[in-house]
Amino acid sequence: MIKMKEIAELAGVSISTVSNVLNGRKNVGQATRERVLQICSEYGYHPNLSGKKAKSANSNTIVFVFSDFDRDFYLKIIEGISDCLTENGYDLMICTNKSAANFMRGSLASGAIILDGSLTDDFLISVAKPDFPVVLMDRIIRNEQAETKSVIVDNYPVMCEMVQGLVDKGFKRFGFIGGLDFTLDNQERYAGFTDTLAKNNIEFDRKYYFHGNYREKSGYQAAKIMLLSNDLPEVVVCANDNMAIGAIKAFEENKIRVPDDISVTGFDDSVLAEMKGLTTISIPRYESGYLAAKELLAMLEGTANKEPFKLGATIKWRKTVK
Amino acid sequence: MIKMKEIAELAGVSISTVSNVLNGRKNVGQATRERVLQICSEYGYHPNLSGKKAKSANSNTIVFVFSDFDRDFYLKIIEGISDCLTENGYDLMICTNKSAANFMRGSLASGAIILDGSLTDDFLISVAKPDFPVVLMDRIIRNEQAETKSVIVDNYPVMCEMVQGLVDKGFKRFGFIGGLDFTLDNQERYAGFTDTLAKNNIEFDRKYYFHGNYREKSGYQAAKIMLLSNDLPEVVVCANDNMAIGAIKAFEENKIRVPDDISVTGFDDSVLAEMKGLTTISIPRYESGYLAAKELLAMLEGTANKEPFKLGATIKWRKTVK
DNA sequence: TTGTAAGCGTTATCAT
DNA sequence: ATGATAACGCTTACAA
Repeated sequence: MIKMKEIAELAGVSISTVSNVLNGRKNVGQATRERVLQICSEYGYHPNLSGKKAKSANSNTIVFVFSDFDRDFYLKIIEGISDCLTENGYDLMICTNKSAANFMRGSLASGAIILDGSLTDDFLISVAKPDFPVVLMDRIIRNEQAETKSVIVDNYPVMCEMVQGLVDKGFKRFGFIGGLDFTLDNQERYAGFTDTLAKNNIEFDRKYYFHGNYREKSGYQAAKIMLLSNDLPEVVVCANDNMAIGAIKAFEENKIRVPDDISVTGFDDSVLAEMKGLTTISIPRYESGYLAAKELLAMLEGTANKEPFKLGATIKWRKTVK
Repeated sequence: MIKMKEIAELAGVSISTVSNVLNGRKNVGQATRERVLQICSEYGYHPNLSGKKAKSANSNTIVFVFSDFDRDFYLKIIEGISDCLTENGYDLMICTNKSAANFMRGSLASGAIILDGSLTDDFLISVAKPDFPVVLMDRIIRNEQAETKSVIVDNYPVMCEMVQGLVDKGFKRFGFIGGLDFTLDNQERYAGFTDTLAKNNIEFDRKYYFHGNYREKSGYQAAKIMLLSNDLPEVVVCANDNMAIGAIKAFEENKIRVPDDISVTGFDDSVLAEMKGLTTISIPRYESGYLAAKELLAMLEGTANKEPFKLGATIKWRKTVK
């Protein structure tokens, strides 16, 4: 690893001249500039980022934290983030929750985008400062001190719309398989569900609420439990696709046909949902990543409000609903 | 961001004492140690990694580079890498090809794992030095100077085994949809295919080789072309699942039933393959990531040979083969 | 246009 | 047991 000092010696100039050349400052003679550049490429010089950052806290790198390896749409989100950052001259560095604290606190990056439930609110509040803004995806932290901004799916209205659609189709007996109770997503989705039923004077007995954890298996198990009772609902609304797919599997194993005997809906529009023909709600993943990055850059420039940004979603009616 | 200097002042000790406490050195009095630790947690001190690295080039972080956002098995590989590194006290930092040069050359990391076709051999050779070893996944670079090690799927024997299986089932007229010609994977898979046919005295007319690029669409198009001729093969062996799925789609659109009229096989065992009941070859993803990380750590310790590490794969006979 | 020197937040050596 | 002090590789006033 050749360093600036050696380049300077080879070029017969001072270290600061090399630095000036490399940073494109104009106070360098044409001849010197070319000579330095020539030597740099000849010897394969590349700046040591640690040295750089040690001095000018301005790192131009953003960290993205995730950790649930089961959600296949991470890649699309990352692609959106990556594109936006690249367009703006920033580097993206991705890590899992395990290294998050190190990278977020070590001043290697200038901001972070979080799509992870395992980092605590307290931790996030402690790192999200004006000089290290944080964008939260699918999550909201209400704290005046913390420099956070949320980018979330606007679950409520689209869930209302879908449930209203189901009501209009004539469904009366509903079941609901929920995700993790404490997540914002689940709360809003469930609220849209119950509110719409209430509005239509359809009673929802809480015994038809089944607790899941967003994984396929939990949907499968919820459906298994449902099957034990003698009165299945006419339609099961699930808080995400994975659970819907699990539920369908359980029904089919028990000779309950979807949608003939029971209808099922999901949320997310994952690859599998499309494949299975699952009625669900489609979220703009790439766009959400792009937007999250854009908001973060705005925060870095001080031009951003802290109101949650709500992403619209759209219903995909497919064949799992009669 | 409070720094060591301020902690030192608050504790009424010198900066070096704080450093000693933080790095668990034993040359510090019990009372001092406790006082310093207390103040650190009280003021939320966290070391600045740039400062750290500026001094002691030993970073304990590994970078993983990928960039094809269409391959759904990245996450499993990352999980494997992440687990191995975490167990060994390393941090994982993931990036796409766009930032790869920065992170690999900036001395932020001590080694890299590459799963990306867009980084050139030349680039990789230029960074892979004894003090910055590189593990390549699904790719081999033969260069004595470069400190690289490959972790690859042992395509050949398993492909032979599968094709032999097909021959044993009585298939005689084969088609092959290849991936990108220059990739090692494609070359080995195709070699296993032709060699096995030759061994069984089955002639393979090169006109039944179709060029694809590993994407679903290219498989679809290859099948479309096949359909134009009047003699379809009895079985189409594809270099990966995506293309196999595309081909199946094309066949079904043209009322050619799989497997009744034509059999199809893939390679990878992706989520979709399982879903579609595609006969394919399963690669141990999590394990391959774990192993790649393990090999990298071994290189870092100087205990590793440079022979490619070959991962075994297994056939999954499913319903797309008659 | 170019160079000198101070400083970034750490670690490590060597006195004390 | 503790503290000066140099050093890491770079940037940036400021001086020449």
